[in-house]
Amino acid sequence: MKEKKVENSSSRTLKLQKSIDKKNRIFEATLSMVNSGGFQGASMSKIAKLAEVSPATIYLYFEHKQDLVNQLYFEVQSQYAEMVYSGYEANQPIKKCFQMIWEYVLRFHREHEKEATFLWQCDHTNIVDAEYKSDHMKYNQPLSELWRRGQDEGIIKEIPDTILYAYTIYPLAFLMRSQADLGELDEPVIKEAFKAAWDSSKV
Amino acid sequence: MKEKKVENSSSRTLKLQKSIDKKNRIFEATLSMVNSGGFQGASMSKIAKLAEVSPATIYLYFEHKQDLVNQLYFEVQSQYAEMVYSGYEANQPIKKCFQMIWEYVLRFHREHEKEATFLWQCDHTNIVDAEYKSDHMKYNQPLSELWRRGQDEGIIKEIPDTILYAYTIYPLAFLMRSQADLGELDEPVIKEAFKAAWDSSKV
Amino acid sequence: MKEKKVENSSSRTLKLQKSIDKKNRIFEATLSMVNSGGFQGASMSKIAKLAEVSPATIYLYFEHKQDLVNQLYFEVQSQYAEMVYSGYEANQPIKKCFQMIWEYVLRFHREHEKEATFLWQCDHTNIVDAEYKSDHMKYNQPLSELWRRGQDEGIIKEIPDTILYAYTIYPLAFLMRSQADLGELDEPVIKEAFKAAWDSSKV
Amino acid sequence: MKEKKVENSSSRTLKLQKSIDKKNRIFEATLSMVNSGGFQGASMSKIAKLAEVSPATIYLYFEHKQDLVNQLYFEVQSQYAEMVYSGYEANQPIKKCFQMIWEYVLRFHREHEKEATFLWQCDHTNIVDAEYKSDHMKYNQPLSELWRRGQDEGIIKEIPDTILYAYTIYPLAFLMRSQADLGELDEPVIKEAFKAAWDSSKV
DNA sequence: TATGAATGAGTATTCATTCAT
DNA sequence: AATGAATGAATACTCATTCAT
Repeated sequence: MKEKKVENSSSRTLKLQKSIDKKNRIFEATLSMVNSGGFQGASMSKIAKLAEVSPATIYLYFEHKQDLVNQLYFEVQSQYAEMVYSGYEANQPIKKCFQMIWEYVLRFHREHEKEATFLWQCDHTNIVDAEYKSDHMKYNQPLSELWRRGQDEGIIKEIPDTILYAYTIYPLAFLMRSQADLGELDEPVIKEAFKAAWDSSKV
Repeated sequence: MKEKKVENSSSRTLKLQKSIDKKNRIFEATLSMVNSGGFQGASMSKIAKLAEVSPATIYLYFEHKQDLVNQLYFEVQSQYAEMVYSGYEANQPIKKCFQMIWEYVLRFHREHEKEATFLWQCDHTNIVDAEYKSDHMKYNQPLSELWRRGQDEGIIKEIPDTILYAYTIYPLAFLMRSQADLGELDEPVIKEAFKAAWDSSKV
Repeated sequence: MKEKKVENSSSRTLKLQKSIDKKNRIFEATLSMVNSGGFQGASMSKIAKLAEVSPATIYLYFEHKQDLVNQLYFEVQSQYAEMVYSGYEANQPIKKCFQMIWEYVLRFHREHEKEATFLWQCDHTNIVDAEYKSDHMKYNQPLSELWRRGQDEGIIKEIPDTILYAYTIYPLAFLMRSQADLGELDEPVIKEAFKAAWDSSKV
Repeated sequence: MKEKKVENSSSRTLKLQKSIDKKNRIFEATLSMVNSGGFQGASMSKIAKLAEVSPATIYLYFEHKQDLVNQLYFEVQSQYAEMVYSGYEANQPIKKCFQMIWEYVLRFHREHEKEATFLWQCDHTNIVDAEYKSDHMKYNQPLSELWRRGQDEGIIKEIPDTILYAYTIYPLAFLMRSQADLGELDEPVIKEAFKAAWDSSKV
C-alpha cells in the first residue's frame, strides 16, 4: 500500500514536472516562431513540431491559439517585471533610483533579447487581445511610486506617468532595434541615452 | 462632332482615372485591413471585397501581396514626409524650427490616424520587406539638418540622430496610442510633451 | 482480458490498414483522374472527392501533387515489372522465352488497362519528374539478359536494346490504343503481331 | 473611285496578310508553350504574351483554347503529310518506296523537332479532342497504297495496316526520344533501325 | 495525459474568357 | 480587327482545430 502511494505521489510529481516542462516548451516554441515570422508565421503545427509535442497536446494546455499567445504575453510581462524590479532598492535618492530601474530595463533588453522582441511585437500590434495588454504603468508600479516621490520633492516634472514613460523608458526599445546605426550600444552611448531620459523627466 | 471628341477624350481620361481610383481603393482597403487585423487578417479576398474588386484584379496592379504592402508603405511614408515637411520653414531659430516639425508630426498622427497606425505597425513588424524600410532619418532629412545646425550653435546635444529621434519624435506615436490614459491630448498635455522632447535634446 | 488485448491489437492493425487503404484510394483516384483528363484535369480537390477524403488529407501522405504522381508512377511501374516477370522462366529456348515475356506484357495491357494507360501517359509527357522515369530497359532487365543470350547464340540481331525494344515491345501499347481499328485483339491478330515483333529482332 | 478600290484591296490584302501572320504567331506560340509545359503550362495569357497579341485577340481567331489546340494539331498533321509525301515517288520497287517514306518520316522528326514533339504529345494524351485525332493511316494514304501493292506482289505481310504501322513507322518516334541512349542517331544505327522495320513487315 | 490522423474552411495566386472601347 | 482591363471560378496548398484511441 505504502509503496504504491509513494509511487503514485512521485509519479504524479513527475507528471506535473513533465507537464510544466511541456507547457514551457510550448511557450518557448511560440516565442521563437512569433519572433521570426510574426503571428502569421507561427502556425500551431510548426509550434508543435518545434516543441516536440503533438498539435493536439497544445490544446490540453491552451484553449486556442489566441489563448496561447495571450498567456505567453502575460508570462513574459511577468518575467520583465521580475527582472526589472526584483533587485530594485527604493530607499535611495531619486536620480539613483531612476537610473537603477532604467539600467535594469536596458539589461532586460540585452539579456532577454528574445523576450524583449516578443513584447515589442505584441505591444505594437494586436496579436494579443486588448484585455491582456494592461497599461504599461501597471507592471511598472515601483517606477510610478518613484515618480510620485520625485514630484513631491520637486525633482520630477508634474506630468502624467504615461508621458514620463514615453520619454524615458519607451525609447530604449527603439534604441535596441537601431543597433545597426549605433553599433553595439557601448558605455558612452548609454550614458548619453540615459542623460536624455533624465533630462526629459527632471524639472 | 467636337463635342463627341471631347466626350471621347474625357472618357479616356475617365478610364485612366478609374484605374488610379481602383488602385487607390485597393490601397485604402489594405490599409484598413492591416490596421484592424495585421498582415494575417488582411487576406487578399477580404481586401478585394472591401475595395469592391475581384481578387484577380488586385494582381493587375500588384505583383503579389508583399508587393502591395510594400508599395502601400512607400506611399504612406511619402504622405508622412509631405505632410511634415511641406510647410516647414528652415530659416527660423532652432527651437522654433524644431517645434514646427514636432507639431507637424503630431498633426500627422491626429489627422491621418489610419496612416499613422499603419506606419506604426509596419515599423514594428516584418510585414514590409527590409529594403523598403528606409532608416527613419532618411525621410526626416530636414530634421537631421536642423540638429546639425543646433549642434553647431551649441544648443543641441552632440549625440547621434538616432538617439535624438528616439527621445523626441518616437515617443509621440506612443502617446497617441495611449489616449485612453490621457484623454484627448489637449493643449496643456501637448505643451508638457513638447517640453519633455525639447529638454531631452537641448544641451 | 485476453480477448480485450486481442481486440486492441486487431483494432490497431485495422487502424494501420485503414491508412494504407486510404493511400491506395488516393492512388486509385489519381490514376483515374490522370487517365481521363491528364495532369491538368487531375486537380487535388477532384482527386480528394473521388477518393472520399479531404484535400488536406492527401498532404498527410504526399508532400505535394508532383510527389503524389511520382510515387504513383513508381508504384505502377513496379506492378508492371511484377506482372511481366514474376512468372517468367529463363531456362527455355530464346524464342519461347521472348514469347513468354511478350505475352505477359500483352496481358498486363489487357488486364491492367488503367495502369497501362497511365504508364503510357507518363512515358510520353512531363507529368512525372525526370529522375523517376528510369530508362525502360532498367525494369526490363530479364529481357535485356535474354537478348544478350540470343545475340551470343546468333539468333538475335546485334543492335542496341533500345532499338530492339522499340520494335518489339513498344508497338504493343500502340496496338492496344488502336482497338477501334482492330476490334478486340483476337488470337490471329495477336499471332501476326507477335510474328512482326519476332521478325524485326531475329537475325 | 479606282484609287480608293486599289487602296482598299491592297489594304485588305495587307490586313489579311497581317491576320494570317497573327494567326501563325499564335500557332507558333502555342506549339512552344505546349512543348515546354504541356497543356497545363500553356495558358492563354502566356501564349498571348509570346505571340505578342492581346489575350482577347486569340478569341478572334479561335473559339476557345480547345479549338486553338485542335486546329494547331490539324495544321501540324498537314505539315507532316506534306513533308513526308510531297517528294514521294510511287513508281519504284516496293522496298525502295518504303525506304523513301521511312526516311522522310525520319527527316520530319529531325528537321521539325518541335512539330514532331507536339504531335507526339497530342497522340499520347487527350489534349486534342478525339474527333480531330484521325486515325494515323488516314494521312498516310500513300503508305497504305504501297502496302496494298506490296501485298499483291507477295512481298508484304497480309496483316492490317495498323499493325504494319505499329511495327515500322511508330517506333521511329520512340527512337528519336531515346537519343540519350543511342547518341546522335548516326548512319549505322539508322540502317539497323530500318532493317528492323523492314523485317517486321516483309513476308 | 497525450497523440497521429483527419478535415472544412481558408490562403495566395492563376486561369480561360468577356467586355467596353 | 484589336485590345487592356476585368473577373468568377478554379488551382495547389495550409491552418486551427477535433477526434478516436
